[in-house]
Amino acid sequence: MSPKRITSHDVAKRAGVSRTTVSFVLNDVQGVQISQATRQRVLQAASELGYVPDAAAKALASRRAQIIGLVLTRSPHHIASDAYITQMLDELIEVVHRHGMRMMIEIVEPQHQKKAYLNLVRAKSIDGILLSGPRMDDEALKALEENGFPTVLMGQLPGTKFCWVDIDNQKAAKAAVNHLIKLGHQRIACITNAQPSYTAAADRFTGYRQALEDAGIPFAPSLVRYGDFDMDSGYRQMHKLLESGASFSAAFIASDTVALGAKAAIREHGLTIPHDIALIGFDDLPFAQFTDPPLTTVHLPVQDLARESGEMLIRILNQKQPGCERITLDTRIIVRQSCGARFNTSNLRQTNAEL
Amino acid sequence: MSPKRITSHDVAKRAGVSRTTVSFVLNDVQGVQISQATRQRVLQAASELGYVPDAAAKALASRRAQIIGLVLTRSPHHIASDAYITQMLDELIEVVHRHGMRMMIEIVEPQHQKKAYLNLVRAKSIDGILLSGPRMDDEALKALEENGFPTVLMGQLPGTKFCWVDIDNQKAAKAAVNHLIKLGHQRIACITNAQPSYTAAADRFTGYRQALEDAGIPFAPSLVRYGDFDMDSGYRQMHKLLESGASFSAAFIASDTVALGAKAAIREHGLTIPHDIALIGFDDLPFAQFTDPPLTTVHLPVQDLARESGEMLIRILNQKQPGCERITLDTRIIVRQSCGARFNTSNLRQTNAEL
DNA sequence: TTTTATAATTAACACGCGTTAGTAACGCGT
DNA sequence: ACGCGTTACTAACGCGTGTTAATTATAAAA
Repeated sequence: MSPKRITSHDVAKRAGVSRTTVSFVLNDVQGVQISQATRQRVLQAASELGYVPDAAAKALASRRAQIIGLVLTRSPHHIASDAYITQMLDELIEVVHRHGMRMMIEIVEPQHQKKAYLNLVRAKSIDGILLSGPRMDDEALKALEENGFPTVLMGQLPGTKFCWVDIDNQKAAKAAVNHLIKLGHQRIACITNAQPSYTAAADRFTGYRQALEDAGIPFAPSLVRYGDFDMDSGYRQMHKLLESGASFSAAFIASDTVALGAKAAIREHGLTIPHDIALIGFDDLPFAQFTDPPLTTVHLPVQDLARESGEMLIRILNQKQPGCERITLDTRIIVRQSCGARFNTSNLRQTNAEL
Repeated sequence: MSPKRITSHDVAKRAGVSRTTVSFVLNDVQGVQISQATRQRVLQAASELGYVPDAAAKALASRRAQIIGLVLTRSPHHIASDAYITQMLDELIEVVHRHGMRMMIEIVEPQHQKKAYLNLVRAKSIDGILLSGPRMDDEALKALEENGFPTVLMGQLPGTKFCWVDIDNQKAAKAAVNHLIKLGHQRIACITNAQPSYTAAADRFTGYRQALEDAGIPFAPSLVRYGDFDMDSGYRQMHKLLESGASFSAAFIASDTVALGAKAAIREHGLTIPHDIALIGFDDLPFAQFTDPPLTTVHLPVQDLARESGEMLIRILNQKQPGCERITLDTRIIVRQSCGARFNTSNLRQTNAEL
C-alpha cells in the first residue's frame, strides 16, 4: 500500500537513540529515567515522521488488544428496530476513546452460534466484553464466568458472579403500574417487552404483578401478552388482547417500541388514547415525546448505563484482582399525555422541560 | 488469565508434525501438498485442543487484521436518534461474519477530530473502511483517496474516485414530491434531513426543486427549512414554518425521523394530517407504518445498501487492482395514509402487504 | 585518584504466527 | 548404480512491538 511503513526503528534512527528508548518514551513507562532532552527528541522525531505504532504488533507484544467487545444478544431482526442500541453507542464510544481503546461489535443470535463470541476471547481479539441483554440460557456466558474473563453485563443475571450495571426493572415497572392505579385504573393490561427468558422482561412483569397485588387488584392472566422487542409484536399482541374481549382501561407496555405497535392497534380498533385506554411505556426512547399523544413512560438512563458499564469494564481491565462491582441506576416516570392529560398540551416544550 | 494459551506449536506437537504443516493445513494453503492422513491428524489435534489462532499474531504475520471499520460521520447526538444505523448493523455483521472477519465501529464528530479515524488505518487496525454519511469537507477522506486505502462509501462524493453504494437521492426525492403534486398539491413545503454539506441532503433538496420546476410550480424559499437529523429539528423547523404564516397544503420531509418531529408540531398547531397538511417522509424507518396516521414515505433499501457495500469492500480487499465499483439501488414510494387516504385503513396489514 | 552509587541507555529475547527456500523420501526409467 | 521429477514435509526468518537484564556515562563520596 504505502511505499513503506514507518516503524519505531525509523523513529529511533532519526532521534539518534535505540528502539527501546523510543518505546519507553512513547509509552511513558514508569520507573525508567529518560533525560528531558532525549524525551523531546524522540517525541519530535515521532511526530515529524507521523509515526503510529502497529496495532497488531503492539497487541502481540503487550498481550492487550486495546479493544473491548460490545456483544448484543438479540436476533438481527430485533436489532433493526431497537432504538435503544444507537442510544448507547455514542456514549460507549466516547468512553472507550477516552481511554485510548477501540470497540468491536458483535451480534449473537440466540438460536444458533451461541458460543460464537467466545472465539473473540480465545483469539484475544478483545480484552473484555460488554454484554447487553444477558440471557439465562446462554452457555457461552457460563464459560466466561468460569474463565473469569473480564465481563460487564448491561443487565443482570442472578446467581452469577458477574459485574453489572442495571436499573431496578422490577421497582420501575411497579412504579409505572402504580401511576396507572393512582389515576383510578383497576383493570390494567400488560404486554411485556420480550420473552421471560430475558431477565429484564421477567423483572418488569414481576413489578407489574406486585403493583397489582399491593393495591389488592386481582391478577388476570387474560390481560397479559408477551411482546418480542419490535413494534409489530406490540401491534399483534394488542390486537389479540382487544379481540379477546377482555376489558381494560389501561395498559402497561414494557417497551416504548412495543408500545408504538400497540398504539396503532388501539387506534385501528377505533379507540383513543388516553380516553378509552391509558398507555404507559418503558425506556423513554427519543420518539416517545413525539407520538400522538406523547407517551408517558419510564425513563431509562441509557447514556448513564452505557457510560457506567464502559468505565467499569475498563476499570476491571486495569486492576488485577477480580473484584465484583455492581451499580443500580435510578429511573423515573416521565409524565406526558398518554395516561390522561395532566398538562396543558398546547406546547410540547413544557413536557420537555419536565425532563 | 487462563493457565496457558494453546499455540500452533502445541497442535504441531500433538499431531507429530511441524508448525509449518499446521499452518498449511489450517489455512488451507494452495499449491502445497499435504497427505490426507496428516491433514486429518492436524485437524483432529487442533479440534481436540480447542485451538484458536491468536488474532494479533496472525494479523502481524499476515499483514491483515481481518477487521473492517464502520465509520459513522455524524455527531454523537445525532446518532442517538438515528434508527437508520441499527437497520444496517445486523446486515453488515452478517456479511462480515460470512467472510470470517470482524467489525470495528467508529463515530466521527464533524467538528473536531475529523482525522481521528485515519489512525485506524495507520495502525493497520482495520483492512478497509466502510463510511456512512460522507461529507464534502472531510479532510481525512482526501488522505484516504490519495493513499488508495480500501474504502467504500455508503453514499457518494462527486469528483472523487471512491467506490460507493447509494440510492439516487435526487430521483427519489423528485418522485416523492411528484406524488404530492399528482394529488393536487401546489404549495409544497420542504424540510431537509440535514445540512446541505451532506451530499444526501443536498441531492434530496435538488430533487424537490426539480419536481416543482418540471410541474411549473415556482420555487418559494420561504417554504424551505433545514433539518438536522433528529426529531427535535423537525419539530422546531415545522413550528417556524407554521408560525411564519407561509401557506402550504403539503410537505416533503426528507427523513422519517425529522418528519416525526414535524408531525408533532403540526398537531400542536391544531392541524390534522392529511386533511390540513399532507406529509411524505423519506427512509421508511420501522416506525413509519405505526405512526398516526401511517406515514407515506420513500423506501430506502437499508439492508441491501449495507449488504452490497459490505460485499463490495470485501471484494476490493481480496483483489489487487484498485478497480472502481459503483452501485445505485432502487427506491420506491410506500403509500400509506399521511398524504390522503387511498386505502381502506381498517386494517394496517393491507398497508404492510404493499411492501 | 579511586570507589561507589545512580542516571541514562541499549542488546537481546519474547510474543505467535505466515511463508520462502530448502531437504528428504520415493518412485521410475536408463 | 545414477539422475530426475514429484510428493511430503520442515528449518529458519520476518512481522513490529514490549520488556528484562545488562552496560555505559555521570556524579558523589572516600
